[in-house]
Parts: sequence; structure tokens; C-alpha cells
Amino acid sequence: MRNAEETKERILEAALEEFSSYGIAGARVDRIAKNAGCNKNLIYVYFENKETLFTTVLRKHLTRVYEEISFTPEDLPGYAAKVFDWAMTHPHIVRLMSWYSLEQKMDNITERTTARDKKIKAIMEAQKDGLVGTTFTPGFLLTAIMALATAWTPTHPFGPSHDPDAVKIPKETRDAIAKAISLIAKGEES
Amino acid sequence: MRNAEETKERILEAALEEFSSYGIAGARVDRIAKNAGCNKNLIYVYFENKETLFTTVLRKHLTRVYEEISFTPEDLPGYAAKVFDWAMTHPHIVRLMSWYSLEQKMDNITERTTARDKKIKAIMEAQKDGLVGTTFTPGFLLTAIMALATAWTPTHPFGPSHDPDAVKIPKETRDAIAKAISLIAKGEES
DNA sequence: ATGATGTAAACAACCAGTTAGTTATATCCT
DNA sequence: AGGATATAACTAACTGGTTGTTTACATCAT
Repeated sequence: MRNAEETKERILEAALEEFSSYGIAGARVDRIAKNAGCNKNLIYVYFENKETLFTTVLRKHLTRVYEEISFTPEDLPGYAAKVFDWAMTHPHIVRLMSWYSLEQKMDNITERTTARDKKIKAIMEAQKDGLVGTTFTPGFLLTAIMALATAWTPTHPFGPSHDPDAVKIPKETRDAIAKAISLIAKGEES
Repeated sequence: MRNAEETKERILEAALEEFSSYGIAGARVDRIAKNAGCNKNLIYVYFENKETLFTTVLRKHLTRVYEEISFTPEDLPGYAAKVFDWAMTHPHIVRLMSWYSLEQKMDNITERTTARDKKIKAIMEAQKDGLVGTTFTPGFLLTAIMALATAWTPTHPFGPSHDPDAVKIPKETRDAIAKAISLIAKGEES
């Protein structure tokens, strides 16, 4: 019963649930402690603040995502499908990212920007090699992929509420997204 | 100085700013009263409480949007461009919608669902008339349009942070979005 | 003078963060 | 081995400030 690492993990789990549901401002430290089955003070011992607890949770899951989802510039539709699958199976983390981008004070997490730069460069090279069309810029393509892949997440402002039936048939939606990205990545003329 | 309608309006203005910046949980009623230049109690006299004040602000601007942006099922790229322009010039309201979809207790505003149903039906008819391709369902097309059109908003989790240069050249981004929607709406085969 | 409009103060609940103290467990000494 | 001791893990209770909401009172227009 007296295991610091285990309690830290329980706190992080409860914090994910709490922050995902209520955001930073809406989250309650007492509730996190209760759901983690530990004393409130331990949260302040192991993690500095409410805010650093949040960023700790976010960073932890973000790095896990970067490891799980490999970027394939030569197969952008497949990448979009992978991101879609991940977003649909990990709605908590998508919510976490949404909260962060709204409540943020504009200090970006370094991991994200470096990961983004890598992808941009990879798309540029794929374009040079003729694997991806040059109708759109790498930045546009990447943003379009992420926007489409996460659009059907329960949290999205224009998501399931605009396409309620899609939630029941995720496979069809995934294929449609891949298809759409395929069209954009080729970028044929009209 | 003694004009109820005027003070109501000042409260709604200050509330928009406050809720857009901090969300429902993060917003402070004292700050709204201060920025509206009125007594805190008036907020409770004219609007029930914090939450109904929020929904009042949201509803007000949503109906305005529905009036301003006309839906053109025969020209989906043009509609996407219009939505993009609106999103870029009204970031507060986009943020308001984002907050709402995150903090929501899943009770949808009726105006939104009816407006959505109308658009879906319009796209269906456009497909029957051969004005829009049938590769994708109307719900998918509508969601894709909204997702792409709002993806470069400052608040989007994968927005400007994934495509920083796009913010400086909104016209190019708008045209790229229209082009992308054009490709999807045609839905040519590979 | 009466209802609409506005003000100041208070209130009760809440909440992030702290303090002081307790228990378990590992380490050291003999 | 076994008792003293130090330390890591944990707890209960408190603090000081904040916050949504209410109450009691003042002032203006008609």
C-alpha cells in the first residue's frame, strides 16, 4: 500500500479523467484526490500545481501518441485513417488537447512543434519525389489531415452533431476520410 | 444613463469577451460587471445566472451567423470560403462554440440541429440534381466543410500551430480550402 | 408614489494550497 | 537478530482568498 510510483500513477489517471471532463478551470483538486484514493496533499507533493499536473498528464499522453502513430508521408490517407482510429478510441486525450488549446497562454509544448516541423519536412520531400501532389502546401495538407481526422470526435464543435449517423459506422467514416485525403493529396486539376 | 436595454447590451458585450477568453467555468461574473460598467446584481436581474447568460450570448450570435452566411449547396467551395472568412474575422464566437461543445451537458441548441437538417437535405437534393458528387454522404461533406473552414482558427487544437505561415496569408488559405472542398465535392475516382 | 433601474454590502459555499502531525518501512548499530 | 533511528509515504484539519448569488437600500422617471 505504500508505493509512491503507484499513487503517482493513480493520481495521473484520475487527473486525466477530471481534466478531460472539466478542463483546467473546471477541474477540482479534491475530486482528483478522492478518485485517486489518496490525500489531496500528495498531489502537491508529487506535482507542483494544478496546472503542472495538467501539463504533466497532457505531455505523458502526447509522447505516447507520437510513439504509437508513425507518420507516413508517402501514405497520407493511411495516416489520416490511423489518426481517426486513434481519436475515436481516445476521446479523453482529444478533449485534453482541446481544453489546452482553449485555456492556453500561448506557450507551446516543444514536443509538438518539433514533431510538426518533422512532418512538414517529410511532406516536402514526398512532394519532391512525386509521391504527393504539389497543389497544396505541406502545412495545409497536414492541418487538413488533422482537422478531418478529428472532426468526428464527440467534442468537436461541428462533429457528430453535424453527422450523427457517422458515429455508428466508424469504418465507413474512416474510409471516407482516407478517400478525401487521397483526393486532396493528389490535387488533380478541375 | 438609465437605460435597461443599453445596459443589457453592455453586459452581453462584456460577457462575450469574458466567456470567449475563459469559458464558462473560468469566467468571472465580477469581471463581466466591471467591464460592462454596471453593478454585478444587474446581471442577475436581467439574466438568470452565469450559465443562462452564457447561452444567451451564444444563441444571440449563432442566430446572427445563420442570417449572415447563406448556405449554397450548389457551390460548396464558395460556402466553405464564406465560413472560413467568417471564422477568421469572428474568432470570439468560434471560441464560444468550442467552449460550449466542451463544457456542454449534451443538450443541443435546437436552432443548430434544425439548421443542420436543412443543409443536409439541401446537399441531398444537389446530389440528385448532379450538382454535387455522390462519393460522400451529405453529412460527411457538411462536417468536412465545417472542419476545414474552421481549422485555421487560433483556437483549433491542430490549427495555426500546424501551419503557422497560413495565418499571414488568409487569402491563399481560403482559396486552398475552396479548392480542397471542390475536389471532395466532385469526388472523382482514383 | 410607484415601479423600473441601479448600488453597496454581505453571505455562504467553495477551493487551491499549506501545516503539522502520523504511520509504515528501510537502515544502522550493537 | 532486534531495537533505535531516520526517512519516505501518507493523513486530517486548516487558511485565506475567491466566487456565484442574494438582500436591503437608494434614486430616477413618469
